[in-house]
Amino acid sequence: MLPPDFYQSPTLTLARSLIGKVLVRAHEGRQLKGRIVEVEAYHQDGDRAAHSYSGQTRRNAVMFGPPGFLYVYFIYGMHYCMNVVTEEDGVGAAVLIRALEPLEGIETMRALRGPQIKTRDLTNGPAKCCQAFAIDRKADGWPLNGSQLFLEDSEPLATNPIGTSKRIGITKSTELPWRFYVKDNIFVSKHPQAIL
DNA sequence: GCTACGATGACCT
DNA sequence: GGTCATCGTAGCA
Repeated sequence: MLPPDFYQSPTLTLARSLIGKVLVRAHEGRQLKGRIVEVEAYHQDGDRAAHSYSGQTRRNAVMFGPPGFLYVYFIYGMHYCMNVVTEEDGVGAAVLIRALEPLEGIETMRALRGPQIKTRDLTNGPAKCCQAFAIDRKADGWPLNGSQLFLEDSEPLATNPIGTSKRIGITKSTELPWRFYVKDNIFVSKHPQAIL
């Protein structure tokens, strides 16, 4: 199966539309907020880097469920990463949240990440986002419009257009231009060659 | 049952 | 630039 069309796939459209949205986490009586500034798309069709590429398992089951839910997985023996499920029931696809711009609850994020962590290092990476937002295995399957986690409507990006590049940290299907980020935003995790 | 490895991050030079 | 901590998962026997 070939990868889906770049401009018509719901997953790729949603990946781009998530850029600039504000993620809100209610944690122990406080609100944590961060603007999404970097994401990557993963899809069962033609994307050998996707966890869903080889079919449904217990770990990736949420990816194959309905859209609008959180898929959280454990990686490298110590980190969690969070994704937004993007396609209809039965299709395994999701968007990885790779970086956030901290907006509110920064001291709580620092308490979760480490007291000496600089603000710009709190959430500039997928596992950092999970740690700063207190997201772990328990959040696998959470709705994205629930009481503990939701997306807030936000102003469209005034300046800073969206950049596109290859994805980071994978060894398969590396050619797919499925990473999206806010150009010139200091909270973006890394800066590979821009494509568009 | 066994084993290789990964959608990472922290720390070092 | 490089090293490595650490373990769940998937694939295979």
